[in-house]
Amino acid sequence: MSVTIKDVAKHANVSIATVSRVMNNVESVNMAVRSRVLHSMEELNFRPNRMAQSLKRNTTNTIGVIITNLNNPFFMEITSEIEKVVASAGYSILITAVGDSAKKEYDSLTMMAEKRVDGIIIASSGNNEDYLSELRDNGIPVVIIDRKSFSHRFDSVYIDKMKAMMLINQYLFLKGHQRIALVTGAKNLSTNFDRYLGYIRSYYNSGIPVDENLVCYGSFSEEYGREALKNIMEMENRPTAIVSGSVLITEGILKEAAKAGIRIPEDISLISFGDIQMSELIQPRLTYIESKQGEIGYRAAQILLNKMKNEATNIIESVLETEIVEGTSVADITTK
Amino acid sequence: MSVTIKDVAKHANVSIATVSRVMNNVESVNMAVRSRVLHSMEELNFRPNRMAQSLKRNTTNTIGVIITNLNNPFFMEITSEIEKVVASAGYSILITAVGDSAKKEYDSLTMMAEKRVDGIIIASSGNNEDYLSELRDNGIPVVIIDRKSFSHRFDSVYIDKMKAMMLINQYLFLKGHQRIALVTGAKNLSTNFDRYLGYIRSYYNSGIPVDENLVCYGSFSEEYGREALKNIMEMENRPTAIVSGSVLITEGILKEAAKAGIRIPEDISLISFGDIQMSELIQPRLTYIESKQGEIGYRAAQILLNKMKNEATNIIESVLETEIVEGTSVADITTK
DNA sequence: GTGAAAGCGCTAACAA
DNA sequence: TTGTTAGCGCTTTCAC
Repeated sequence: MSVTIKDVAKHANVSIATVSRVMNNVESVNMAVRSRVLHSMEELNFRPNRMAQSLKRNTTNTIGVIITNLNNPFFMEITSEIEKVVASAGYSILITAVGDSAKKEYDSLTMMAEKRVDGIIIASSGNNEDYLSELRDNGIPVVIIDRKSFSHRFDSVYIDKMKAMMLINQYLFLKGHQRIALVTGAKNLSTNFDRYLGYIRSYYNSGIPVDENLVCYGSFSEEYGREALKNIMEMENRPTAIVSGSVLITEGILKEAAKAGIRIPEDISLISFGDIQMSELIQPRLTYIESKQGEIGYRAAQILLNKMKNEATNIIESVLETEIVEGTSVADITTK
Repeated sequence: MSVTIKDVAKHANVSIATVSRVMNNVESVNMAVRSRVLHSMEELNFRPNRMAQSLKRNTTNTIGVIITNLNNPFFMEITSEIEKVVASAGYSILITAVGDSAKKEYDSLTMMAEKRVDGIIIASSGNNEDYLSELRDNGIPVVIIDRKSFSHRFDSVYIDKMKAMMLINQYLFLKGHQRIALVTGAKNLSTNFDRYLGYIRSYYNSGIPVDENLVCYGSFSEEYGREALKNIMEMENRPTAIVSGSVLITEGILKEAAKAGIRIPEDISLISFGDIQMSELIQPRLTYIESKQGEIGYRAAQILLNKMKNEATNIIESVLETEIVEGTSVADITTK
């Protein structure tokens, strides 16, 4: 089919070992021979077969990235950052988007294991931790992003959602809000459980009575944001503020509000995990807590590169600090 | 290292050929034997080595995707769509972002050729067409997206930028605009040359005098959009409308306008190739011509899958039709 | 129905 | 410095 070192060897009148040596810039190959071989490669248009090389070397120079959705600015930015970092280290990336299907995630992991990726960066459900741990034990470094793992300890980089949620609620309490709705993704995602914990805990700490019915689980999507806002506006004893667990949800809420003539923050306040796209052009200016996509991607890639290089055995949990960025989407309703 | 068919064979007391047969669901393997082998695989936690398989089969079940920038909604959506389509056909995707570096693009192509991807989808500079053509001749199907190729004929899917540009100018002429600035990306991108051609041609057709100084080349970025707007506002004999060649540029223009207090469309009109993010929340409502990311990705993936399956030899150029979607960012300045 | 064996394109001892 | 050779893990004839 395509040209191999054998062809090159014949053409240059050397052994395949020599060809291999020059293509790997190895040690002592006679200068004249080397240039003869290089010339033959050129002439024959030789392209090394990395599959064969990988088979021998047991390394593929590719890393796997598993996210839920490429069509989400948060993951897109993470991915973009990962790509930049690993590309400059000579790795390419194999990417899959698995939605919120644990099955797809599992299959993706299997595929990557079978294709023998050198490492995996994964943001996702948390439903395949045993499998992930098994893969790691089999020698594939794994970095988890965007959430911490409970059942096992993994290298990971994320924002402490519980802490962030507490910061948010404290902020809202200060502004006079007591009935606060939390609108977030699937209940079985650990990251949403963390938000829930932070929610409960901040109420507990402040002594304000909590109403767990105000915690709404759905999915990280615009549609759910729209739907949730509708539901909330129809509640009797309606909350005065909404905390959105994701940018997509926030965008849905804002769009629905615009459509339905609901004023933010006059009718209801809004604060979000992560800033929306084009926010500087949108009224009200969103109040949000930073989500740090860029840094998550960057660090995850760095950690993975290190693991793949050394056999560094200590586990790194990189927990990023975040702050609230004040806009105008939260009303101050203290009665003063 | 990891467990191989050899280990499984030993464990199940069969030959490696038999193991291979059961893992490939091949023909006639005695039921009892088959289940014994399956059991051994399970027990030993066997994971087929796809590198080895690929080496034999000369196919990798992975396709390469080369784009300029993952951090661009346009390409992100294309990629997302491609991923969905090919994933369901059993392929995984190897992705690289090459910015506007022809060199990086070349290296990316080389990497993909060496890793023996089964096909390539590429959106990019147009500076490596000879190389692309060579790869195709070597048996790697190639689909070009977002632009047509001049030097060679490739399978491709794109919007006819010249035609789109003509539609836009005609629309603007109707609204009374005669001095129209075109703000777009790098001059050496064929897609920008096409815009230029459409620009010129629409003027020619209508008999309105053209001023080529109003064609501004830069890069597909927010920064350039901001900069271009500043420059334009300082022109003597300022144009009455701006055509933006990319969503990122449009976003830059809008942000700069907001910052500098330039009103659109009162001070200057704006029309764009592609809609911005969150447009339904932004005033003025942008007037744009559809850019059809989703469909581009979808079709490109379909075409590639077909090429990889059959040896279908005819070349498909899929040129998508687009329309202008009217918002409120273009003023009617006819004097009636 | 099953096994032996050659070979995919490369690497890495080991010899020379 | 260079060549010979034995694999890496799999597929696939060809016998039996």
